[in-house]
Amino acid sequence: MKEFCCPENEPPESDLRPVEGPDAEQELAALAKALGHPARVQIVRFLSRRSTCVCGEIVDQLPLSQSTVSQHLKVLKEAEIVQGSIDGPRVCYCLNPRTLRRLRALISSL
Amino acid sequence: MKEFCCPENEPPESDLRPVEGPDAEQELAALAKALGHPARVQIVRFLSRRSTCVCGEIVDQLPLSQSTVSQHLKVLKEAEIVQGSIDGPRVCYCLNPRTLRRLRALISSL
DNA sequence: TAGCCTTATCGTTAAATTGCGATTAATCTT
DNA sequence: AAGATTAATCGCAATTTAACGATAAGGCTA
Repeated sequence: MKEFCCPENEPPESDLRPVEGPDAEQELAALAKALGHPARVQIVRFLSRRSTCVCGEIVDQLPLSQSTVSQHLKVLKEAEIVQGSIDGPRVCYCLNPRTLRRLRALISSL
Repeated sequence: MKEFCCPENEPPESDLRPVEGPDAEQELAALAKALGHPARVQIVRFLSRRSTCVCGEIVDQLPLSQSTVSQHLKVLKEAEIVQGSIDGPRVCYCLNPRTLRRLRALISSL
């Protein structure tokens, strides 16, 4: 199982962006919107449980068609909540810890 | 300015609900969806800055019509992120600290 | 190379969301 | 009681989202 897409053991670099102001509000709205669907929360939780690359198995976890899951993954990727890297014919997905830290910071400041 | 709708100085009661599992995922998705719009994040931030009841002024803060803002407030109320109480002809809004704590807990566990 | 496996994309349909003006409802003021 | 003020609701149009099957694209494997 390749893990090159999972920066799990890197030390967290500091994030100097402000947690308030128009940009931060826009950012929080976009992240929340991406998480605002049960299937996408389930995907994130599944990746969180594994804490490693996951290739393929995501479709099996959800009562949705492959194309629908792919769409949800696209939404999460565009929000940079999830990152995927190609591994032969498969794609490995994992969480983007930087974005999750950012999300926690934005939510905490509410 | 009445403040009976703002339980700001109450000690936080403990929340024993689990942060994982299907119910928690549903809950997080619903909360995230409610926050998944820039106008609604702006409303929450505005209420957060004030940390007290705000009667009416919310419409003035946003470049949206009164009816649209009222709709967004309804979404936030249904998600229990915001609570409103009637004060004569006005309605006082404030954040629901219990829900915000819950949201932070759910996000933190991702 | 020919098929097989995995994932993304396309096209479509149904449903939900967003935004507004107009209206209603409730309360206050005079 | 009459009018003014505030906020919710209604009705509508435009846009976006969600879901699916079908198809395409890319890389293995025999």
